[in-house]
Amino acid sequence: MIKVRFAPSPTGYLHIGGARTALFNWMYARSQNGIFVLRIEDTDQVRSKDEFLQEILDSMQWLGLKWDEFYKQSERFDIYRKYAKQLLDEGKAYKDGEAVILKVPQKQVKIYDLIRDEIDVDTKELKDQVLMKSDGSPTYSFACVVDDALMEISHVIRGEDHISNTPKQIVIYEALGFKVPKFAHLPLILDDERARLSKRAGAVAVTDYRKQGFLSEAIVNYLMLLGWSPGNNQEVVSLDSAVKKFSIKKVNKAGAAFSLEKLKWINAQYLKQMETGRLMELLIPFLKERGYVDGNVDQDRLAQAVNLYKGRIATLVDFLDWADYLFIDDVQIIPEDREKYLSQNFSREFERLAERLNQLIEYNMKTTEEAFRSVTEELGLKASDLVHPVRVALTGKSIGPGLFEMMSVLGKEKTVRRLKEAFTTPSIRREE
RNA sequence: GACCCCAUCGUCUAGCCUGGUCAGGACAAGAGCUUUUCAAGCUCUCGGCGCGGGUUCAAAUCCCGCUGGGGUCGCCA
Repeated sequence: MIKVRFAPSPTGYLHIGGARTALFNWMYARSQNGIFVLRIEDTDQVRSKDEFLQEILDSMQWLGLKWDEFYKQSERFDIYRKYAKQLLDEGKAYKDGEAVILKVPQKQVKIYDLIRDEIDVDTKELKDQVLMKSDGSPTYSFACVVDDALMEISHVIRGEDHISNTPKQIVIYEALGFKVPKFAHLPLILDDERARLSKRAGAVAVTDYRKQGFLSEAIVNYLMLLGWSPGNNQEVVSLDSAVKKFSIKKVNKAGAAFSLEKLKWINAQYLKQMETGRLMELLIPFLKERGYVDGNVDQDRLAQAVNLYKGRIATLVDFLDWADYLFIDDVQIIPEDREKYLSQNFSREFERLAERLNQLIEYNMKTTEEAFRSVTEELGLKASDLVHPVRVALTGKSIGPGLFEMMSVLGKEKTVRRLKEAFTTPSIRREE
């Protein structure tokens, strides 16, 4: 029976590297019909915080990585104490004050690693290992080994940074008479400078990406591509189909640099394919937080707005930024765009267009375009002469979807008002 | 520094195990198309097997060395 575990320490938020480790463990378990254990390594009572634990559980769930078994090391101190005593009684460990220290025998140890094959290490490089600290709590390696053995973990899948403490742990397994599991050390996720990903490189917590409007599917998809490939030149892959193809042996050995650009691209792919209704649900909390909508959301209008931008946003937050003009009363015009498109006074043309639009009985994409074209023709202008200034006046931006689609979603009343007010003092704020 | 791991376009990777198909794809970049804008879409282009030795008829692929990068050296996890 295959059994794996993800063992985060609640001393910080779940970060992107941890999430990838969890994901590979989870995929391996699912692909082998095995069991996925979540074990909280909270032996450091000072640094462990409940807030972080909650956040880790929340992020795991958000990512869709459900666990089959759950443990907390802080509830298992008696067990570690028992095994420490056993080693003491057997003379394999000794005391230094209150601490219990393992005598490390000199020998060659072999790590069997699914990704890197065999790794040989001479334990003469190792000092005797502290198992129980003076304060009565177990060290990481000791608790880890005892738990992995007792929980019958068959494969320890973790970051490459753990390779060097694997020999120490093997020595502990052997002292305890436990079966040594197989290992798989994943390549590390690196930053732009090819150093270990750290806070300095920007967002590193899963929560941060969530707040920035990334989808869990996209994050999971991107993370699985770091060090592994589903083959057939596929990149946008669902977790389900990835599980079917997953092989731990096909995981790369070299570290992989994290690319925010590519994550954004994948996120955009998911956003494009997403059903409008679901996208609306995801967007509503963001819209509320920014005060763009209140309790009762106009579903039809929101659906129109979402469809307008669905194909061109990379994150949920992008939607708020691009479509803000649909939700607020006063458009904020980007200064450079005002300079470029509204420095010429179009008040006469805008007024005429506003009047024409205001007379429309049916106000939609088609009728606004007809009205627009007839006005420009009467004025002896090309449509494009007025398209850009109007777009800026209505949305505050020089780029966006088709003008008439936007006018239609914006609605007659706001469109007309913004056209009429475009050349009046922008500092005057109005009540709706 | 010691020990360990690693090495294909700028980045993520396929190919390596079981040597022989112009080293394939994606992101980014550049060019063009579309056009009412582009941050969307489509098309094209640019760009890589770190170096040196072997083995072989033949090496990205196997072996050795070098160089380079990373990780670990806590009573943190």
